[in-house]
Amino acid sequence: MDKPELKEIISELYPHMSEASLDIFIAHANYLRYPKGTKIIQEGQSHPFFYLLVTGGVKAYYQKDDKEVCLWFAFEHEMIGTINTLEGSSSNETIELLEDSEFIQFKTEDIAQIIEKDLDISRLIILLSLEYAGFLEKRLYQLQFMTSKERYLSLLEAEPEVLQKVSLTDIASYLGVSRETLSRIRAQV
Amino acid sequence: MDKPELKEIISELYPHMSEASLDIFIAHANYLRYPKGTKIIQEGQSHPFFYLLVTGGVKAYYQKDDKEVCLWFAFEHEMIGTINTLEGSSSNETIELLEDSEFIQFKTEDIAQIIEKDLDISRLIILLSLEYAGFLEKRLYQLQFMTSKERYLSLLEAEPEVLQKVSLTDIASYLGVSRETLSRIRAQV
DNA sequence: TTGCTTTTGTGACAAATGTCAAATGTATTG
DNA sequence: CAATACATTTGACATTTGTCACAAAAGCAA
Repeated sequence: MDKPELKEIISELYPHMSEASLDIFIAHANYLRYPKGTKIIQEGQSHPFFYLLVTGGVKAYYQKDDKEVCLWFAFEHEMIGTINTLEGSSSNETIELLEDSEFIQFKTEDIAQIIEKDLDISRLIILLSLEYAGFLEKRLYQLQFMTSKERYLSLLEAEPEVLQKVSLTDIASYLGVSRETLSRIRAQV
Repeated sequence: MDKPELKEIISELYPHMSEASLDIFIAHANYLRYPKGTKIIQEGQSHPFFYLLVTGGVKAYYQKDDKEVCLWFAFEHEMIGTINTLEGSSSNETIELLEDSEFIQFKTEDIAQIIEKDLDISRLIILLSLEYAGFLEKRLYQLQFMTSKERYLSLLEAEPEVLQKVSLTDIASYLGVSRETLSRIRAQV
């Protein structure tokens, strides 16, 4: 993947950015490619990077004993990372590739310095943070308010492609129910 | 409440801000005071403001039929608002005063313009967004991962003062259980 | 294909939680 | 203080969900 192509992807995702800001941003980017199963961020590790997922897919989860609880999934052209890594402390989630994937990696520290100087990029970071907070608010609402069946139907309607790309085991933990319960919900529908 | 006092509160909360940025910020602030029970943001309304809660307390909740589900509580010297109002669209939560409270109100639009010009304030907004996202991540983790008893104990340990300030009915909905279940959990402890 | 592993689905039962109704406790107001 | 409203607790029972065990289906490598 060469830099012009990367520029296109980013400016498509965030159209308000100026050419100059895009250039600054891209100057700090690295292209990476990893196979399915790779863990790009490990629970408990400090990891001062965040990523633009170019192709492929990932899942983020907490681990406890031998169980995983999925927090989110991401696919082509999504920005990923964890709040904690943005703040510099260690992550409490693991991010693992669902399939072979390509990334653009940014060093958090570089970006922090850029924020100091470039308003355009500040706006992008604000946009991303608010987008992420909006996503979390929605998830929280679903977990507190909806029954497990409603949550499943809601996922099915809002992001049917996720059902094709992610195992039911992972989706069950994402929805906050056991595999078996999800299986029974699906049998009803 | 006069402006010098407000300046102190903000600079205590966000020590990195320069005098100049504080002044800009405060120039756009309004002092308000409302009685217990007032709803400063109503579900479904567009509400282009956010607030610094100076004294008192509030709860934020979704409403469905005749039930409320609490999302968060806030008290003295906390910043409050909703993502949706920051983005300009209508809110889907209600914010109601738990007691007589004093606020500093900021107009979202003003602040959006300030962000364009003042990097210091951009950083503050980024800080606030990340802080809020961190809070939501923690809540999500608790709801997906912990039993209701663990969630109650976690609240008791992390924010025991909330138990004094908020009704058990509201705390139950915040924890995602019925009043009765919370009552039984408390009987065990 | 065969054999092996992983994923998904089902049944039976136990545990947790919700719901409804009633009792008790606590504030508030005249 | 009494009277009333509101908040909390408790009991009985229905419903949901989790857990364990195992069966069926799908994916994968030799």
